[in-house]
Amino acid sequence: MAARPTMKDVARAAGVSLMTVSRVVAGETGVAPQTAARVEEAIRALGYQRNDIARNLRRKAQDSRTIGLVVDDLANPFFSALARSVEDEAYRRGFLVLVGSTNDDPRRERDVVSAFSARQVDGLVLVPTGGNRPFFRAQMARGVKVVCVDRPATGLDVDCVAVDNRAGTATAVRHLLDRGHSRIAYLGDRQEIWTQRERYAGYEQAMAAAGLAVDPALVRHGLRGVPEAAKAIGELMDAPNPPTAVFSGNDLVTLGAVDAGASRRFALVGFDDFLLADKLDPPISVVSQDPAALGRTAAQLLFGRIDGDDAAARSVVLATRFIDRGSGGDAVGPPLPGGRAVYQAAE
Amino acid sequence: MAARPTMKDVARAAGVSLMTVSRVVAGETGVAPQTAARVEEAIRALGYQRNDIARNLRRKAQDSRTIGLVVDDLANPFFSALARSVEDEAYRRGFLVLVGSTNDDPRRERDVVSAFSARQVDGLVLVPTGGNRPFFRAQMARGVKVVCVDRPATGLDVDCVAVDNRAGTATAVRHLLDRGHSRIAYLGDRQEIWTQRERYAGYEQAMAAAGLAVDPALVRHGLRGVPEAAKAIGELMDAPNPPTAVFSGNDLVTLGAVDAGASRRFALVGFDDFLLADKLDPPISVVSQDPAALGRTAAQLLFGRIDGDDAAARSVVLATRFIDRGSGGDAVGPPLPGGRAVYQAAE
DNA sequence: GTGAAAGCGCTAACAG
DNA sequence: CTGTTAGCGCTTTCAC
Repeated sequence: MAARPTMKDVARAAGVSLMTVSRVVAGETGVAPQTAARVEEAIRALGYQRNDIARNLRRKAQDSRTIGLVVDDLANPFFSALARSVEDEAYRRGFLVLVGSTNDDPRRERDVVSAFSARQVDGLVLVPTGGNRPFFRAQMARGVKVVCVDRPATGLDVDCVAVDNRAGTATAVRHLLDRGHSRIAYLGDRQEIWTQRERYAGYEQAMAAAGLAVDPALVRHGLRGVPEAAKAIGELMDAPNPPTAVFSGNDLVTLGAVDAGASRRFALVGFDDFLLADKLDPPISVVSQDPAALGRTAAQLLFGRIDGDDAAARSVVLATRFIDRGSGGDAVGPPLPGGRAVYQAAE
Repeated sequence: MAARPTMKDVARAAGVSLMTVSRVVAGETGVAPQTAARVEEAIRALGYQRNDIARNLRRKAQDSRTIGLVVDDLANPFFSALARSVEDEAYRRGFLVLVGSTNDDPRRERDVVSAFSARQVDGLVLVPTGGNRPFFRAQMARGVKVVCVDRPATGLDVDCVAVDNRAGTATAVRHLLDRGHSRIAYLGDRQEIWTQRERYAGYEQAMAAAGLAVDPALVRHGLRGVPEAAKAIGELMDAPNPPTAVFSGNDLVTLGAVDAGASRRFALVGFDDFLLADKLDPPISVVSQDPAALGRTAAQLLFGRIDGDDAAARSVVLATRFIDRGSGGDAVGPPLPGGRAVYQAAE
């Protein structure tokens, strides 16, 4: 309840001028040890703590030493791992991190970024929704540095850190093709999300390279969350001519497929690794990426920009890794060695 | 690169006084529509955005509309789910959230909270490490509201939201006892963490109630992370007189046990539910708590305090739920119905 | 070494 | 309806 004491209060208590207190608090040299001691004493007695907000208002280098981190959903393990590594990089440099989730809603994204910007953030690590391009351009014109991560903001001239979603997906689909599958379903999240478009493109590309047409009946976009994905898989599998294999476009969709797979059998490969994927029966093969590395790299780029790096926008592509755990199944033939009950094609 | 335009710039551009711009920006009534329009136009032309930091410095209600959220590890799904719900509550009220992870290190906790406080946060949602009590008392004296979540800060007179760890654990251990186990191991994280002490107390209590002595050889504390936990389990099981059942004190330890369980058989019940626990073989029984509810409740309490609620400190205890999925095994007897390979006692 | 004055960008409290 | 003055808590600049 007590009002926070100010430098003025400390100055009065120590019997010196406000300016002397400022110097002591800022750790400047040129204050007599005795005076400094008196000031320190008053600071302790009053419980004074510097107001960094007022400080930054007046300082020449008008930086707030705060960055904003805007992700789709902080509760999603992928984004929280990314967030943690951004936070670590910021902590190392004495920066603070404001966080916000967008839920992939451009309106909320705008709200959040507006508020961050009004708080004078020095920069933004952004997992962009589809919209708000002109708005971001305006922010950048005002001096806010922006780095995109996970997805680029097309049409915005900023640094971006992401993985090669297309190639990663093509590899995974090729893995299914190599095991004899030809009716391969694609299930993904909303196509408005760049990663989802890229992954679908990778799927199309791998199918085309194998001389196979994509059957539109086997493609489902717009799956938000596990239950929706599970339901979609169920419908696909219950339809007349079901797929023998499924490629899932993100971790949540994969989990939905695992859910649906308990009562049905099909080969499954998904984008994004997840905890316990190796402990399932069968263990799930995935295209894995490293969210912590994405966050770390994005933060490093951002701090470089804040420190004055004004080279042309960079695009960093991190590697994906295909992890074959066996759930790719075989379209025809006996169960996998080891006798495990694989999500295996029925025909 | 361009300096951010200020109200002064807008005033000049619109040919009005600074005060008129202030009124328009604040959305106050009592400005002639024509004048307002001229100002709006200037704002648009210059890309002006209000500096909320300068604003808060002068406003009567000296609130920054920012709270700090301090957790053990933002990358941990438990804390990230909690964080998301805190953020949602803040967003609804137009508050911003600064985040920081402590890694359970009091020094980092202090660093982070200091920096938050210097930024004039109105309040703190805190998953406290063991230390820094006097420091927090000083913060509160300065008017920073504090609410603890997941763990209380003993000796600090603040609101706290947590679950009944002791009772939840006792229930789980009783479940193992009921199924005939008597050599039940306890594996947990560092005892400096309140939840871990409580859970161990629940274990002791349930054992004592069953008239069983705790065998110190079956107790391991201080397990940080999955690999350490897996290693500890391995050692326990390879020792002369191994346990037939394991209680694990948090999600990471449970995952370590699952890892170790692939090559060994023992009953297992853990604190904290986790994704895919129901999809493992056997499905893992757990004491579950709701991190989102913890975060939401803590945030609501905090905003109540910020809004002036000065009632005595409240302690909210949320329910845990024991979810029996079968991994409790039977100390003696046939595999569980359904023929699943249960982590079952060997003897 | 120390202090007085000015001002960062904004709003409160008054005038007109 | 609009403008002037003062000042939030601090740092800059320039005196002494």
